[in-house]
Amino acid sequence: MQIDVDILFTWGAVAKKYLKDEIIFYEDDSALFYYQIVEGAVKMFCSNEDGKEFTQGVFEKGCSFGEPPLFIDEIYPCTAIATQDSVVIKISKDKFLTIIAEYPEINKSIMKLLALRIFKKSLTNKNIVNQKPEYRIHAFLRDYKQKNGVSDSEKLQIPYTRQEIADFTGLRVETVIRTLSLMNKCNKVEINNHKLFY
Amino acid sequence: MQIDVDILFTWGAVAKKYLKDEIIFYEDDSALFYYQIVEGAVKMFCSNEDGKEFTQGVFEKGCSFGEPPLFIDEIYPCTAIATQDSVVIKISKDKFLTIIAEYPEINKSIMKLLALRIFKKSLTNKNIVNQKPEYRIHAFLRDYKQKNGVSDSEKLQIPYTRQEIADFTGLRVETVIRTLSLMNKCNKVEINNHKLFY
DNA sequence: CGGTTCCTTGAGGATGATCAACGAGGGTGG
DNA sequence: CCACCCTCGTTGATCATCCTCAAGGAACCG
Repeated sequence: MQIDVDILFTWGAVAKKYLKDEIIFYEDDSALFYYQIVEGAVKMFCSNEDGKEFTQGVFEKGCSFGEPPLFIDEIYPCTAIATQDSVVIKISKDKFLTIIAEYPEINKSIMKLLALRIFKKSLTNKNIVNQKPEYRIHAFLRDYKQKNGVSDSEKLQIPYTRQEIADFTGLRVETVIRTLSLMNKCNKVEINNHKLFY
Repeated sequence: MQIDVDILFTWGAVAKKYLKDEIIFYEDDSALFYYQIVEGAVKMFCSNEDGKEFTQGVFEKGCSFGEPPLFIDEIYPCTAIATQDSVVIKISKDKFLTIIAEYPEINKSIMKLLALRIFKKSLTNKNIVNQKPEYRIHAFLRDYKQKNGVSDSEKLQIPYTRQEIADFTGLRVETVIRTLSLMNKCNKVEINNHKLFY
């Protein structure tokens, strides 16, 4: 949970509903609000000229997203879209910055959040540059599992489609499918009835 | 300039010399100190199993580096190496966190710094996923130019070797060379006597 | 000069992308 | 219950391109 919802509302935040597939903000928009998810899920992604999509992150209930540009007067580097019907709290940049200045605990947690994001993005960079598909997929799965606090030994079903995994790893669907098949043969993943376990 | 040097020393920081090519910390070390460069330059990079290197960032006089893991009790995702003879100020993690809590202005500037790093890394991710070499190199050059506050119209000599550009972009030297030649033909860069201008 | 580092070129091979087609499952409406 | 549609998964063939390996040339420095 990023910022206590009561505090947000006290400072004038409003909750807004977004339907599945509705855009919350576009790449290159200027950043005017702090967003925090009450219900639902949001994906941030950017697409390049040939329409290929890259998923920069997914966010769920309790998470905030799109904060960095607020601090540096920058435009959004990616688009944010609701991947389910969602409720999102918005509060203006100024109020958000004020809250951070007023509440040391919140300040600290935002700092931690940003630090974690950098850490994760460093890893992502590293994994993507290593162009081997298996390596990229492995890193993605490991990260997903860890994010959900599941120990290495337990098997976990991965709730993403092959296309989604492709968008996370910067590969193509077919490559993901073929690589997963190979990984299945080597027992690096488990595929049952098209469902993927790791 | 990140944190005022006097403040750092007041809180017990020490300056340390590193010779060119000396390692400051290794990937997977735990993060115990805040580092800020007084003189010289530092590169952060990670390498994968086949020895290929990826440069996560370069830092110069006045810059700090390796802060994110301090906030989240994480190990370093990359190795830091002095690329020239350098002088670096070190201060313990605890003292650093105390300073941040004590000086709101410093707190703010660190927050901005982290936000900027995320922003940059998002762009890097995006550019690397777009696997076309020309695109990656272009993004790298644009970023370098912008970092140095040079307007789009001015030509700037790029002080990196082809190998270094390769390490920044996750490509191979030969690919960088061939791509730069092509870009030269289309006047997207200028090559004079092996020197690169953009 | 002699050595080192960096740049350059060519040939060949590996591999991920692309294109095209089909299969499988799930939901909906008649 | 069946027919249809839509999304997702899968497979094969072909292509484009970046990597790899090998060699040589250019610049720079003591």
